[in-house]
Amino acid sequence: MFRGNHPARVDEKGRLKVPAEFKRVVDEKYSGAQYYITSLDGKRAQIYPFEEWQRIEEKLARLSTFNPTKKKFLDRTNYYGQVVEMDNQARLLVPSLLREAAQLKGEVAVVGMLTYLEVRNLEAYRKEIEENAFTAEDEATLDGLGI
Amino acid sequence: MFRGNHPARVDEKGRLKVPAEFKRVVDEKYSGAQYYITSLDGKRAQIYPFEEWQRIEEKLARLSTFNPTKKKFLDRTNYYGQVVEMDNQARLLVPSLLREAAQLKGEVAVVGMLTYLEVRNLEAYRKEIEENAFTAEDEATLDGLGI
DNA sequence: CCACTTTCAACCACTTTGTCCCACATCCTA
DNA sequence: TAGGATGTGGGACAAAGTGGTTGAAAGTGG
Repeated sequence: MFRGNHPARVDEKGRLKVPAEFKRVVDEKYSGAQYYITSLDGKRAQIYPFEEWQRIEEKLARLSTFNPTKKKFLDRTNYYGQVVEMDNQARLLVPSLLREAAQLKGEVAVVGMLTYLEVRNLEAYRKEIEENAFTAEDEATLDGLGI
Repeated sequence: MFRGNHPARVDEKGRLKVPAEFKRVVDEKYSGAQYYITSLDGKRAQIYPFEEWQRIEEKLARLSTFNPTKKKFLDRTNYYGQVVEMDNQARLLVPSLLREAAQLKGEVAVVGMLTYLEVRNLEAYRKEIEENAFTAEDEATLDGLGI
């Protein structure tokens, strides 16, 4: 499982170094070196080990082609998405459309979301945390879920 | 399977360069170098490896000649449709009717839809994504479906 | 049915891009 | 402080992408 926040850099060529900690998880948990990198909101990249992405595809496949939410989801993930491979230095190429939309150059945060990773612009992430406090309402919701 | 978005260009002659990644999939998964290129909505081109298109044809053939949806479907796909071949540079000619209707010149997005490809005007696609954000409501819908 | 025109597919050659790999820098641990 | 692990940069070369020319075929009109 991917957990926590590890700073990393996206270099001039658009390559993201996957922090060693996450690399280790990948090596022991997933077979291939393939990833699906995409974004739903255009503000953060999502990196799925390919097997995890396929799991999502399978669930989607059960929905009708004409389900509007599915269409919207696919339109968006397809726009930013690409299958990528890791090089020997544990780097992977972030598609340029996504790099621009989510402002992923230089310092970024690579965040573990249990089954996938997220890559975010550090500044934007910090701001969101500051301006978007966890409310009593949110706590109540978690409480309701027994967490 | 075709996945993700690989930007490409349609040149002055109306030739679309199929991105290398998709070319690779075609080479290993499909026998012929033939494609059926068409469009249902006139806003985006669909490119089917010929074998995939035949699969659709067979399903259609089973329907009555008088099935109104079948007629409509064929009317539309026939309007834009053509069988095309790839040249040695992995390019294929987009029929001019379709090029004009879907504004396919210059920068386009070639998008993998698993069994076929879609070609869209990049600018129009970008706008659609930007103006059509994924809402909390949409997320709730997916959540409800267990995705 | 022939001759002229136009179109288009195939090929060639050049340019650009991206991938892979090497080597160095930095950090952390022992 | 030494040595391994992690992270960074950049260059070389192969792959991908582009544009243009030519010859054959299809289309058109007389």
